[in-house]
Amino acid sequence: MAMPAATTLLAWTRLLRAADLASQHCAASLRALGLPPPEWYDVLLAIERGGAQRPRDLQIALGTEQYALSRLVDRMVKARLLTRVPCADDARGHLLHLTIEGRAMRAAMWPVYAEAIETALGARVAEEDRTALARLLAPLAEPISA
Amino acid sequence: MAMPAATTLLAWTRLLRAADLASQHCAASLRALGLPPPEWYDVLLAIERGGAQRPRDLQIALGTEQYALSRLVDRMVKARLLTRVPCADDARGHLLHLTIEGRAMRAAMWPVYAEAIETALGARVAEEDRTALARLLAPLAEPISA
DNA sequence: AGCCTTTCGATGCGATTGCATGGAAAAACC
DNA sequence: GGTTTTTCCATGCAATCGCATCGAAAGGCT
Repeated sequence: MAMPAATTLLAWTRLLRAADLASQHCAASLRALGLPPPEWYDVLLAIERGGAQRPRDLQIALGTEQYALSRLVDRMVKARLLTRVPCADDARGHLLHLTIEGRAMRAAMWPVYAEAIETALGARVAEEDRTALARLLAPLAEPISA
Repeated sequence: MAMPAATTLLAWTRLLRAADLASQHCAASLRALGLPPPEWYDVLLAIERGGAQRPRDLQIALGTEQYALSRLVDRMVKARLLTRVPCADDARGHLLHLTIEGRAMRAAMWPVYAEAIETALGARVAEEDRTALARLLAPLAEPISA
């Protein structure tokens, strides 16, 4: 295998490092206030926006592994943020609904989450650079070998 | 807390998704051939390039948590890729040396690692876009709140 | 209908992570 | 030189992850 181009290696290392720093910062911000980790927010938001959904749909939307989501939901149900409701037209699955507390938790997390995003990304890259960044990252945010 | 700008949110989600897909792909490629995960490669490369180093130096260079590196080194020593050599001028620490097998392992991993990088990034973004991407990511790859 | 394949979701188990802490040597301070 | 603070690295413990696999229901096919 030939060496990837220098620009590829540079972009690779910075991409991974940047994402790691960003997500670490976000997780740390939430944790510092005793709030759940970012994945919880993503689940809560997806359901609040899209309505009750099946685990499979969330799994695809969020890009998580099947077993990871299954257990994440377990924890969130245990925390009373979500409920599993048997699915009428498919006895294998169920619909995930937000509870009142789930809705409240999402609202409580948002300011912290938003602040973290702003600190980690918004405040560090100019508006037009963020636009360019989003455009350049678009193909990479699609499943590989598609 | 105000809502971050739309461009910030878009860049945020794509950044995290892109990095996740890329690192997953890389880890999966190595695993499929029975090779160790990417972090092992990074450690092996850092030592091969920089010579024997102390855990602390690697920790900074690689951006890992202290305990994570400590245990990673444990595993690599157990796998006979690294040796811990007492440090002459500082009895607290030690120097990490590559073994012959460590050197061989890095060489064995490289083609697979390189191929994965190329597939996940090189082949999906044009040369000039990779350059732009690396430039835009530069500030984000620096520790936050610096 | 009866069988085969696919999809949905959960889970056992071993490996890894993250937090907090511990212990020991070095550095700084007085 | 003795004391306090800081740095370096390891580790106990609980939580989480990742892989593989399983059970059950759907869907397809003949």
